This record gives sequence, C-alpha cells and structure tokens, in this order.
Amino acid sequence: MTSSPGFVDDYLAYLLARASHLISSEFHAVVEANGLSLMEWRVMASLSGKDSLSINELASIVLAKQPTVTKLVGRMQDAGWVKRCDAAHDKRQSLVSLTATGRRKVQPLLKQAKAHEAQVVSALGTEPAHQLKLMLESLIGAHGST
Amino acid sequence: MTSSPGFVDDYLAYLLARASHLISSEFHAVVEANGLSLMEWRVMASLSGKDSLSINELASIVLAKQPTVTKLVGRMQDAGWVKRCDAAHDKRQSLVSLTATGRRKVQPLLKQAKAHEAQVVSALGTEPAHQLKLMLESLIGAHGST
DNA sequence: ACAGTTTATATGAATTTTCATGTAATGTGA
DNA sequence: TCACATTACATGAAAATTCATATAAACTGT
Repeated sequence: MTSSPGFVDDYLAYLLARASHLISSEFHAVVEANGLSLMEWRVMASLSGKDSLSINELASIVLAKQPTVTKLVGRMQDAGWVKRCDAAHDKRQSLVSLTATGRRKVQPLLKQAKAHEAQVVSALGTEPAHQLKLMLESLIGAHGST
Repeated sequence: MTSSPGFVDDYLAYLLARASHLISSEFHAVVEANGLSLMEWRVMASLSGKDSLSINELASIVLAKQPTVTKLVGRMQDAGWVKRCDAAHDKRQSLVSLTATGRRKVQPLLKQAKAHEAQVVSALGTEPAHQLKLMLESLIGAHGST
C-alpha cells in the first residue's frame, strides 16, 4: 500500500530502482531460505560461470565497492564456499573461485533463479519481457562501458 | 572492462540491478556535489512532492527498512533539512516534512534530476525510453505494489 | 635499470544498516 | 469495556559498508 511517491511518478532512475528492488526482494526470500545473503548469492552466481574472478572484477559485477567485496569474500572463505589464490601473471590480484562445497550450495539456487525469471517473464509477457531486456542492455551499453 | 558476468548475461533481475545502479551512480555525483547522500536525496525528493510522509511511507518509497529511515531522518533533522510532528489522528505516526532550509537545499537538485533524466532519455531515444518506462511500471504494478 | 606513476588489494576507524526487541497507540471481538 | 492482536515507531547491540589510507606489484619513460 501507499506507493506512488511523487518525486518519481515518471522518473526513470526511480522506476529502475523500484523494479530492481521489487524483483530482487522476491528472490531474496529464496536466497535466504538457502542460507545466503543477496550479496553472497551474487558472488557465487557470478563465480559459477567463470573459473575465477579477481576482487575488482567481482566488485564491478556485484555492484559493490572493493573493500566491501574483500571482506565479503573473506567471510565466504571462512564459510568454505570460495577459495582464493594469487594470480600467476599479476601477483597483486587475488583470484576467487568456488569450492566444491560452494558449487553444491549454489546449484539449486541457479535453478530456482531461472524458475523465478521464467515466472516474471511470463507474467510480463514473453515479447514485452524480451523488449525490456533489450532496452536495459541498451541503457547499460550506452552508459558506463563496464 | 570485464562485464558479461555469466550468471546474468540474460538475467532480468541483474539487468535491472545493473541499469539502476548505473543511472543512480551517474546522478550520485551531482547529489554529493550538493552535500547529500543518495538516501538523503531520495527522502527529500519524496517529501518535496507531498506535504508530509510517515516513517513507514518513506521507508516504502525510498526502498529502505524502517529502522534505517528512522535514523536517517533523525540525522536529517539534526541537519535542519526536515522536521517531524505527531499525526493528529494516529499518535503512533511520526510525520516527516521538509523545512524551508530543506526545500532550498533540494530545489536545485530537482532541476538537475530532470536534466539528467532528459539526457538519459534522449540518449536512449524518446520513444524507446517511453516504452521502457511503461514496462517498468507494468512490472512494478504486476508484482507487489499498491 | 631507475624513479615516478598507476593498479590491485588490504585494513582500521568511522559511519550506516540491520536484527531483535521494546513501547505505546490503535483496532477487534465478545 | 476488557483482554488480545496489530500497527507504528524507537532503540541498543551486532553486522556490514564505506572512507581514507597503506602496501606491494606492475607499468612508464628515460
């Protein structure tokens, strides 16, 4: 109840923030049911694709700052979900990757994420959802390259 | 560089989060140049429309939790930007409104926000941007809102 | 190879957010 | 009207984030 701010009835930045918050919140419940925070989920989902990612790459992907990610990864390492190793070619970098435990932990969530996505897409209509994605990608591409 | 996470190349929740973060970040610079944080800006922009809003209404609008908003508003009150009064009909509610100082503070930002919006919209194309907004509104409307 | 610069990450202190819970006002049903 | 549940907000302790800065490794031009 009680939405329709006023500073934003038609303010793109707010519509984006609200839509993002709404969709993320829905899935947040699933994430927490699996014993993860939203940020932990983002990190593990990001890592489940690649072999490993540096701290800065992770920060850029999960939309957090470097010190935040350093400490987040530290906690996840303590939990046994990720491991780190020094990069071969650049000893400054710390490469983060999933452990076997982490992979097992994130796997069901990846499926549930797809299911949630499918639900959202079908509620919106397949074609409109496709158009929405294209425009978001266009928006992202047009602005900050990275 | 280094985008295209992998867990998200086509994941709507992530595209939304990324687009939102990107657009907000751009304007964040302007907000900070005016001596406000992003959350302070959201609160003041929300209040600049209405006469006053309760703590819970504000929390819902600025996408934060109630204790966060309680303390945020407390700080903004100390800064002299907002004031509070008890609601007439429900003495539990604490109604927040802008002070004259707050209004002066937020006014230039409202204009800059419109300018930023116009820039984003024109970069995206007026008609695509309009479609994007319609779909975001549809997405927001379809899920939890009201 | 060397000084200066930039890049990648770590870290401590300060700030902010969150969780759990407390309190007071309101609503509800018998 | 009297319990009982609910709602709105506050608050203290714990957790997370952020800022400023430190450190060390790579890059740059000479």
